[in-house]
Amino acid sequence: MNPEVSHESVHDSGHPPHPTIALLQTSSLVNVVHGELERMILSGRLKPGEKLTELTLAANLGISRGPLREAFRMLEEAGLVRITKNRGVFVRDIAVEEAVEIFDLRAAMDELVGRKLAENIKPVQLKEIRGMVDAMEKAVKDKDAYHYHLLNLKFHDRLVELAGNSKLSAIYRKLIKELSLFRRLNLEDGWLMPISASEHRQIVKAIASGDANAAGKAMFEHVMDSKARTIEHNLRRQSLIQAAQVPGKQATDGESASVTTRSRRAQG
Amino acid sequence: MNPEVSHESVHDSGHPPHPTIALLQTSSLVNVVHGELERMILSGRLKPGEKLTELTLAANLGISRGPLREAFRMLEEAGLVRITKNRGVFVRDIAVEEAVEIFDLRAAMDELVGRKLAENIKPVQLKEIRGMVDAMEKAVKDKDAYHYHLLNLKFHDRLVELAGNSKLSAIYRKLIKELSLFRRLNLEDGWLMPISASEHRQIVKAIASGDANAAGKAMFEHVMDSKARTIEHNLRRQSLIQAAQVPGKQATDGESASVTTRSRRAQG
DNA sequence: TTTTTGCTGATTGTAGACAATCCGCCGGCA
DNA sequence: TGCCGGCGGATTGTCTACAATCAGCAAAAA
Repeated sequence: MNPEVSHESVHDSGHPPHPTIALLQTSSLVNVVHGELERMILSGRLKPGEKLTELTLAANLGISRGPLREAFRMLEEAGLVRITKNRGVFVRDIAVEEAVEIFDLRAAMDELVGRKLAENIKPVQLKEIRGMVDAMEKAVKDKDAYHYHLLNLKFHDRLVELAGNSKLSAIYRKLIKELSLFRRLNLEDGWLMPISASEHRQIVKAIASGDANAAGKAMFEHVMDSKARTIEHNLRRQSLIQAAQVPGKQATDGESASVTTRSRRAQG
Repeated sequence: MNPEVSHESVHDSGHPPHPTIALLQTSSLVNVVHGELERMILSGRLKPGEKLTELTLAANLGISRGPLREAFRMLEEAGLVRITKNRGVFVRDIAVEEAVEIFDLRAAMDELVGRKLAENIKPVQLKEIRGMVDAMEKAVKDKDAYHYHLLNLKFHDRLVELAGNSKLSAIYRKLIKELSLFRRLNLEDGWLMPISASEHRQIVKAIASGDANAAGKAMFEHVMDSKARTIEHNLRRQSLIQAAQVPGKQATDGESASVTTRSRRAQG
């Protein structure tokens, strides 16, 4: 009769069960589907603006519409899809203005991160992020832009995590996910070759020095620079597209069936 | 055939229809229920830790479990409830540590807000927020702590809004909502009499002066002070509770039926 | 008395069915 | 030719039914 304390501490006595069992205990179809859809969206397999038809998706995933709809609601709240009543679910498309807003926010958050790290970081952690910067510089030498991109994501994510504010981490990750919907960003046609590599070195240096102001400023400006580069890159690409509008491209998109078949393969 | 542009600009030609009709067009049961539950949670009618039984709630709201579950998923993603598989949905309870994290985040965001406002605010807007500060000082004179509390919420919300970053506004509001679950905060047993009133005047002054650094700092420290006051207040209340643990209180809580009957009235 | 084991009612997870709405097409008409 | 109104297929919104799981109790065993 006291619902506030009657849970917890019932099942978690001693060893956690088999990992598979634990998975079944914690995740329902909704969770699995939510994760799967998120992956498909972030990987670009589901493109911004694309419609997600319930019946089709449910059939491909081998589930009924109920759990799928619940997953949709979660994705909507996370800003990854847009739901319009009686019309359906669409992968969200981020406009330039919104991308700018997100960058500004990120800058402020990262400034906070820089400050906190300068004050609190431990030697082991410092060594860890130095290693990441090394790896990034190696990727630059190898001209492996995609690998650099991944390392860059991980670097910033780790920095935020090390700041020790889990709420901050959660929101930061959400912003990154949304930002990846800024459609021209994660298309396969080549990543920005990193002009920003040296800035990372400088960030780490500022953090290591313990100067909160310097570290905060380094982080802030790094993100703002990144914003400028991204927006500019985007504008250039967009004008290219508008100029060269080839009508009879490949026949892979436009029909939702393509998504259909691909997602089927992804499941099996 | 081109799902990316085939929507929008179809129905929104000219006058928006009757407000009631517009409501029916945009909001489904899920939206309504989501809003209603959010209101119930934020108002404290549903208390942190309380269990939300699907069948009961659905019956009270006069709907089936499907839309209710979808609303639950949205609330979960928003951080207002916690869903445990096979066990149910509970109003989330915010621990002190998490509240601290949220305050820290808020401080950083508000600093950004202060900066932006100092740089961009218009005379009309300045006048508006001055009016809000006046109203708050009046509430202080009247010793109307609750009214002051509402004004304070509105003041900060408006400041964030005026900063002109909608993403920032959205996240800020989400944080405020979550923070209100910090349970000892919004109990009826009396609000903190505002020690912070003068700080608002100072914030506005800094913004008006156009000094971004000063405005940012004023905002930041105001939030941090608020955090200190809130945490301290919480600790004091908690120790009081622990000391005086009266067992045979009123009989209004513990049984979800109370929630039940009230929500029925709320709907009709 | 204490612990364990099997049952029972209650609640959640998932699926399928029906109703409501929308989009596109076609024929009528100016 | 171009616009308007109604029909049909497709899709979403909601509800109901069934299966799976859990919490609590009671009886049996130690």
